[in-house]
Amino acid sequence: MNDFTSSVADAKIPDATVRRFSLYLRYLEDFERSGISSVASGVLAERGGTTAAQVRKDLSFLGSFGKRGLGYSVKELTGVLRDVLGLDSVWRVALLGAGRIGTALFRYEPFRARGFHITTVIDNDPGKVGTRLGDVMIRGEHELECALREDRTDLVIVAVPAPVAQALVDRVVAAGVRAVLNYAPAQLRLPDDVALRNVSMTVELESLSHALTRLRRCR
Amino acid sequence: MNDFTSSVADAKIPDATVRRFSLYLRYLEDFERSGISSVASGVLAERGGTTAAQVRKDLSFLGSFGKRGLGYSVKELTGVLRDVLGLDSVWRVALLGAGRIGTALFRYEPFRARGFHITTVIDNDPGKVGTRLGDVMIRGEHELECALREDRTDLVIVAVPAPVAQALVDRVVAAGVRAVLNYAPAQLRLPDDVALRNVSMTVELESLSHALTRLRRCR
DNA sequence: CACTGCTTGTGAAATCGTTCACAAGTGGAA
DNA sequence: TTCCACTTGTGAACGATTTCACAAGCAGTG
Repeated sequence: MNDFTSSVADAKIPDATVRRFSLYLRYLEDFERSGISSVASGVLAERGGTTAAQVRKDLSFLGSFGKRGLGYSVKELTGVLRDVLGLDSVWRVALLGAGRIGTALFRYEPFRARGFHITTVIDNDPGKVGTRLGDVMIRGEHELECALREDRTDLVIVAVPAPVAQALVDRVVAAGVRAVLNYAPAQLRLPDDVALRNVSMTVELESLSHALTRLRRCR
Repeated sequence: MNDFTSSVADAKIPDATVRRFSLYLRYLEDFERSGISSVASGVLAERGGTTAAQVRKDLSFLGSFGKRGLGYSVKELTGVLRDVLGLDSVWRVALLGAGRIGTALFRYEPFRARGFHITTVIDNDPGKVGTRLGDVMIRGEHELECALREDRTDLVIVAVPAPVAQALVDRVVAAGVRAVLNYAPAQLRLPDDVALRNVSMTVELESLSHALTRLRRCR
């Protein structure tokens, strides 16, 4: 762990920790903008809704470069987190589905700001194919493989209806893409060496609804 | 646990389990449509990407009403899950922010189908106030409390820029709302008796980016 | 230097969630 | 009835994550 050769840890980092890294980074960027140069675990914890011990444990996966008595250098920590999250590369993203969700995702600026460039948009509606979404031409489903290769796509965002999703993703994987962000309400099956994250619009809402119901019943 | 008085468990159910309930319910509704009347844990597991033991353990939080040798009644299980997830009530939802994300969420049909009715839309852009989003009139920020009360809002979806979010949510909580679904990239502070779920568009993407980086470095 | 106040890094303990393994229940067939 | 194939429900083992507790390190002061 006390690896001084490079900034990035090689060991497996728990998923929960990686997700918190995203949050920490957000706060650190705020701090950087405010001109704060150093930050203690307790401060980050308060901002992120966890505990100081949690923050320190998380950061310890990256090596130990905090200064005892002082905290962490905002600048250094920002750099390390960007590095470990892979935010220094530009990732080439293909968006499958230019419906409501797809369009909203396409227009969501923070993606681009973080280095995720949507260079391909695919939709199977003939009325949409050939039109533009922002600066990207919408291409038909049959051009999928071709488009992925041409644009050297790293990552695919799935925003098509559930029934179509699996078939499309199979083709995407066959074309060599190794990361999928799935917004379709379907459980996708993929090989182990492909990274998958599911985002379900309804799951969070329903978990809230469950919490509300419990609150109601208690009083 | 072996509570035969009613269908709903009173004990605290792990959050991870509740989220899986949403998924199980989705699959069960598929099965129901296909006319399948009974389902074994293994089948649900395969569909949902977990294990049979996990499914049974999850469902055991709701009591035990599977039939050994047969599995679970699709109809009964659907009912129990809908009940525990609170999907039999209609929830009155207010949407804060009618920007890109807000609009996409408003138009997302599965919400309505699940009993989440967006009855209030608030935005502080004077150009939007007074116009309609679907069948709902967009109201100004100053009308917030008034609107929440009039519409007897149960739940609020926050889709405003991060800097505004906390102040708005404070008012929402003061007005008596007990559940918040937050799409703003900000960590909200709320009292303990208010349920909060954060959805971050970038966190999942960044966790994928991390995974991709790791994959890259390994070969 | 010694002392003080503050903060990290980290083993160890505690907590939480998942998987295992198997007794017990079910329906159907003989 | 007995046997068989199947499946649930659940204690116990396991594994992962979070929290605790504290030694060790740093900067500033006298």
